Amino acid sequence: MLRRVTGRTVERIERRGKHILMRLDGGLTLHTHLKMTGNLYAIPDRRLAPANARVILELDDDRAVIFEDSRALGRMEAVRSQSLDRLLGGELGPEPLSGEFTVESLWLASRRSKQPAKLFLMDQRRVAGLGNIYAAEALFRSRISPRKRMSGISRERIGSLHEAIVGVLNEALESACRAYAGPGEFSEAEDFPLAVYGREGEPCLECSQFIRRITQGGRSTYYCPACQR
DNA sequence: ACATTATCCTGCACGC
DNA sequence: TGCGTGCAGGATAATG
Repeated sequence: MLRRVTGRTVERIERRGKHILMRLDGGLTLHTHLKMTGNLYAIPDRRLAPANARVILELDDDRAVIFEDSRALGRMEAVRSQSLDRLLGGELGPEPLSGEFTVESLWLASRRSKQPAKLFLMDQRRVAGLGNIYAAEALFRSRISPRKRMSGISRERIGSLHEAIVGVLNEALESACRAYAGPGEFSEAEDFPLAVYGREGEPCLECSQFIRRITQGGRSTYYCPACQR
Protein backbone atom coordinates (compact mmCIF):
# COMPACT_ATOMS: atom_id res chain seq x y z
CA MET A 1 0.00 0.00 0.00
CA LEU A 2 2.78 2.45 0.85
CA ARG A 3 4.30 1.61 -2.53
CA ARG A 4 1.62 3.89 -3.91
CA VAL A 5 3.00 6.92 -2.07
CA THR A 6 6.60 6.58 -3.25
CA GLY A 7 7.67 9.61 -5.26
CA ARG A 8 4.55 11.59 -4.41
CA THR A 9 4.55 15.16 -3.21
CA VAL A 10 2.84 16.16 0.01
CA GLU A 11 0.75 19.12 -1.06
CA ARG A 12 -0.81 19.92 2.30
CA ILE A 13 -1.81 18.39 5.59
CA GLU A 14 -5.32 18.54 7.00
CA ARG A 15 -7.22 17.18 9.97
CA ARG A 16 -10.84 16.07 10.24
CA GLY A 17 -11.91 14.92 13.68
CA LYS A 18 -9.24 12.45 14.73
CA HIS A 19 -8.20 11.78 11.16
CA ILE A 20 -4.93 13.14 9.79
CA LEU A 21 -4.92 13.67 6.04
CA MET A 22 -1.72 14.14 4.08
CA ARG A 23 -2.80 15.27 0.65
CA LEU A 24 -0.55 13.90 -2.05
CA ASP A 25 -0.43 14.69 -5.74
CA GLY A 26 -2.38 12.47 -8.09
CA GLY A 27 -5.56 12.56 -6.01
CA LEU A 28 -4.16 10.38 -3.27
CA THR A 29 -4.39 10.92 0.46
CA LEU A 30 -2.25 9.31 3.12
CA HIS A 31 -4.85 8.75 5.79
CA THR A 32 -3.73 8.25 9.41
CA HIS A 33 -5.67 7.51 12.56
CA LEU A 34 -3.55 7.40 15.71
CA LYS A 35 -6.19 5.71 17.88
CA MET A 36 -4.86 5.33 21.42
CA THR A 37 -1.10 5.17 21.25
CA GLY A 38 -0.19 6.35 17.78
CA ASN A 39 2.32 9.10 17.22
CA LEU A 40 3.19 10.94 14.02
CA TYR A 41 6.06 13.34 13.68
CA ALA A 42 8.94 14.49 11.49
CA ILE A 43 12.61 14.11 12.33
CA PRO A 44 15.45 16.12 10.76
CA ASP A 45 17.55 13.07 9.90
CA ARG A 46 16.21 9.73 8.70
CA ARG A 47 19.16 7.96 10.32
CA LEU A 48 17.64 8.90 13.70
CA ALA A 49 14.51 6.89 13.02
CA PRO A 50 13.54 4.89 16.12
CA ALA A 51 13.72 1.11 15.93
CA ASN A 52 10.08 0.75 16.91
CA ALA A 53 8.74 2.87 14.04
CA ARG A 54 5.91 1.14 12.20
CA VAL A 55 6.27 3.37 9.18
CA ILE A 56 9.18 5.53 8.07
CA LEU A 57 8.41 7.94 5.24
CA GLU A 58 11.68 9.19 3.81
CA LEU A 59 11.46 12.67 2.37
CA ASP A 60 13.65 13.90 -0.47
CA ASP A 61 15.90 15.82 1.88
CA ASP A 62 17.35 14.06 4.94
CA ARG A 63 14.15 14.28 6.90
CA ALA A 64 11.65 11.53 7.61
CA VAL A 65 8.11 11.24 8.88
CA ILE A 66 7.72 8.64 11.63
CA PHE A 67 4.59 6.69 12.51
CA GLU A 68 4.88 4.89 15.83
CA ASP A 69 2.12 2.92 17.49
CA SER A 70 2.96 0.74 20.46
CA ARG A 71 -0.45 -0.91 20.68
CA ALA A 72 -0.89 -1.14 16.96
CA LEU A 73 -4.50 -0.03 16.92
CA GLY A 74 -3.72 2.91 14.65
CA ARG A 75 -3.98 2.88 10.88
CA MET A 76 -2.11 4.44 8.00
CA GLU A 77 -3.30 3.89 4.47
CA ALA A 78 -3.05 5.48 1.07
CA VAL A 79 -6.47 5.99 -0.47
CA ARG A 80 -8.09 7.93 -3.27
CA SER A 81 -8.95 11.38 -1.91
CA GLN A 82 -12.35 11.31 -3.53
CA SER A 83 -13.58 8.18 -1.83
CA LEU A 84 -12.03 9.14 1.50
CA ASP A 85 -13.67 12.55 1.47
CA ARG A 86 -17.00 11.00 0.60
CA LEU A 87 -16.60 8.56 3.46
CA LEU A 88 -15.56 11.14 6.04
CA GLY A 89 -18.20 13.57 4.78
CA GLY A 90 -20.88 11.02 5.54
CA GLU A 91 -19.48 9.58 8.74
CA LEU A 92 -18.13 12.63 10.52
CA GLY A 93 -20.12 15.29 12.32
CA PRO A 94 -19.21 18.98 12.56
CA GLU A 95 -15.83 20.13 13.80
CA PRO A 96 -16.51 21.20 17.39
CA LEU A 97 -14.16 24.19 17.19
CA SER A 98 -15.56 25.44 13.91
CA GLY A 99 -18.47 27.74 13.19
CA GLU A 100 -20.66 24.88 12.01
CA PHE A 101 -20.88 23.50 15.54
CA THR A 102 -23.41 25.78 17.22
CA VAL A 103 -25.84 25.51 20.11
CA GLU A 104 -28.57 25.39 17.49
CA SER A 105 -27.03 22.50 15.54
CA LEU A 106 -26.42 20.56 18.75
CA TRP A 107 -29.94 21.29 19.92
CA LEU A 108 -31.47 20.09 16.66
CA ALA A 109 -29.40 16.90 16.65
CA SER A 110 -30.27 16.22 20.27
CA ARG A 111 -34.00 16.35 19.56
CA ARG A 112 -33.91 13.30 17.33
CA SER A 113 -31.56 11.18 19.42
CA LYS A 114 -32.55 8.64 22.01
CA GLN A 115 -28.92 7.87 22.77
CA PRO A 116 -27.58 8.36 26.28
CA ALA A 117 -25.64 11.63 26.40
CA LYS A 118 -22.24 9.95 26.73
CA LEU A 119 -22.74 7.73 23.68
CA PHE A 120 -24.04 10.67 21.71
CA LEU A 121 -20.87 12.64 22.39
CA MET A 122 -18.66 9.66 21.54
CA ASP A 123 -20.52 9.12 18.28
CA GLN A 124 -18.27 10.64 15.61
CA ARG A 125 -21.28 11.24 13.38
CA ARG A 126 -22.66 13.70 15.94
CA VAL A 127 -19.53 15.66 16.77
CA ALA A 128 -16.13 14.95 15.28
CA GLY A 129 -13.17 14.19 17.47
CA LEU A 130 -14.58 13.83 20.99
CA GLY A 131 -13.20 10.84 22.87
CA ASN A 132 -13.88 9.08 26.13
CA ILE A 133 -12.00 11.51 28.37
CA TYR A 134 -13.32 14.77 27.01
CA ALA A 135 -16.86 13.47 26.65
CA ALA A 136 -16.87 12.67 30.37
CA GLU A 137 -15.37 16.02 31.29
CA ALA A 138 -17.82 17.97 29.12
CA LEU A 139 -20.76 16.16 30.72
CA PHE A 140 -19.46 16.91 34.19
CA ARG A 141 -19.08 20.59 33.41
CA SER A 142 -22.60 20.82 32.09
CA ARG A 143 -23.92 18.73 34.98
CA ILE A 144 -25.56 16.20 32.69
CA SER A 145 -25.76 12.54 33.64
CA PRO A 146 -23.98 10.36 31.06
CA ARG A 147 -27.07 8.11 31.10
CA LYS A 148 -29.48 10.93 30.36
CA ARG A 149 -31.37 10.38 27.14
CA MET A 150 -30.29 13.10 24.73
CA SER A 151 -33.78 14.09 23.61
CA GLY A 152 -34.78 14.66 27.22
CA ILE A 153 -32.20 17.36 27.94
CA SER A 154 -33.43 20.94 28.23
CA ARG A 155 -32.47 23.69 25.84
CA GLU A 156 -30.59 25.44 28.60
CA ARG A 157 -28.54 22.34 29.39
CA ILE A 158 -27.75 21.82 25.73
CA GLY A 159 -26.42 25.36 25.76
CA SER A 160 -24.09 24.63 28.62
CA LEU A 161 -23.10 21.32 27.03
CA HIS A 162 -22.07 23.16 23.90
CA GLU A 163 -20.05 25.59 25.95
CA ALA A 164 -18.48 22.74 27.92
CA ILE A 165 -17.42 20.84 24.79
CA VAL A 166 -15.74 23.88 23.29
CA GLY A 167 -14.15 24.79 26.62
CA VAL A 168 -12.79 21.32 27.29
CA LEU A 169 -11.33 20.99 23.80
CA ASN A 170 -9.69 24.40 23.92
CA GLU A 171 -8.11 23.60 27.27
CA ALA A 172 -6.99 20.21 26.03
CA LEU A 173 -5.43 21.84 22.99
CA GLU A 174 -3.68 24.37 25.17
CA SER A 175 -2.19 21.75 27.49
CA ALA A 176 -1.09 19.63 24.58
CA CYS A 177 0.77 22.63 23.17
CA ARG A 178 2.32 23.34 26.55
CA ALA A 179 3.38 19.71 26.89
CA TYR A 180 4.93 19.61 23.45
CA ALA A 181 8.63 18.91 23.88
CA GLY A 182 9.86 18.35 20.37
CA PRO A 183 9.02 15.92 17.55
CA GLY A 184 6.98 13.05 18.91
CA GLU A 185 7.68 13.99 22.50
CA PHE A 186 5.38 15.25 25.20
CA SER A 187 6.25 15.97 28.81
CA GLU A 188 4.38 14.57 31.80
CA ALA A 189 1.09 16.10 32.88
CA GLU A 190 -0.05 16.19 29.30
CA ASP A 191 -3.66 16.80 30.26
CA PHE A 192 -5.28 19.64 32.13
CA PRO A 193 -6.67 18.56 35.52
CA LEU A 194 -9.47 16.10 34.93
CA ALA A 195 -12.51 16.42 37.17
CA VAL A 196 -13.98 12.95 36.73
CA TYR A 197 -12.10 10.80 34.23
CA GLY A 198 -10.05 8.09 35.94
CA ARG A 199 -11.13 9.26 39.39
CA GLU A 200 -13.41 6.40 40.45
CA GLY A 201 -13.86 6.39 44.23
CA GLU A 202 -12.24 9.78 44.66
CA PRO A 203 -14.25 12.74 45.93
CA CYS A 204 -15.94 15.07 43.47
CA LEU A 205 -14.16 18.42 43.32
CA GLU A 206 -17.51 20.19 43.58
CA CYS A 207 -19.47 18.24 46.18
CA SER A 208 -17.13 15.57 47.64
CA GLN A 209 -19.47 12.77 46.61
CA PHE A 210 -17.50 9.79 45.31
CA ILE A 211 -16.92 9.64 41.56
CA ARG A 212 -18.55 6.60 40.02
CA ARG A 213 -17.53 4.44 37.08
CA ILE A 214 -20.05 2.68 34.86
CA THR A 215 -19.84 0.92 31.50
CA GLN A 216 -21.52 2.37 28.45
CA GLY A 217 -21.09 0.91 24.99
CA GLY A 218 -18.30 -1.27 26.36
CA ARG A 219 -16.30 1.69 27.65
CA SER A 220 -15.77 3.24 31.05
CA THR A 221 -17.73 6.34 31.94
CA TYR A 222 -16.81 8.38 35.00
CA TYR A 223 -19.23 10.83 36.55
CA CYS A 224 -20.43 12.42 39.77
CA PRO A 225 -23.79 10.91 40.72
CA ALA A 226 -24.69 13.99 42.75
CA CYS A 227 -23.67 16.82 40.41
CA GLN A 228 -24.78 15.18 37.18
CA ARG A 229 -28.47 14.59 36.67
C1' DA B 1 -34.15 -1.00 13.62
C1' DC B 2 -31.96 -1.01 17.53
C1' DA B 3 -28.43 -2.31 21.27
C1' DT B 4 -24.90 -5.02 23.03
C1' DT B 5 -20.61 -7.55 22.29
C1' DA B 6 -16.35 -9.10 19.93
C1' DT B 7 -12.33 -7.68 17.52
C1' DC B 8 -7.94 -5.56 16.71
C1' DC B 9 -3.07 -5.21 19.79
C1' DT B 10 0.18 -4.49 23.41
C1' DG B 11 1.59 -2.27 27.73
C1' DC B 12 0.69 -2.22 32.18
C1' DA B 13 -1.36 -3.13 36.77
C1' DC B 14 -2.58 -6.66 39.38
C1' DG B 15 -2.52 -11.18 42.21
C1' DC B 16 -0.41 -15.34 43.56
C1' DT C 1 11.07 -12.27 41.63
C1' DG C 2 8.50 -13.70 38.09
C1' DC C 3 4.85 -15.33 35.84
C1' DG C 4 0.09 -15.28 34.24
C1' DT C 5 -4.33 -12.98 33.69
C1' DG C 6 -7.19 -9.35 32.46
C1' DC C 7 -8.19 -4.87 31.29
C1' DA C 8 -7.79 -0.39 28.79
C1' DG C 9 -8.65 2.27 24.54
C1' DG C 10 -11.45 4.03 19.24
C1' DA C 11 -13.81 2.40 15.77
C1' DT C 12 -16.12 -1.05 13.34
C1' DA C 13 -17.95 -5.64 12.44
C1' DA C 14 -20.75 -9.01 14.01
C1' DT C 15 -24.15 -10.74 16.81
C1' DG C 16 -28.28 -10.63 19.55
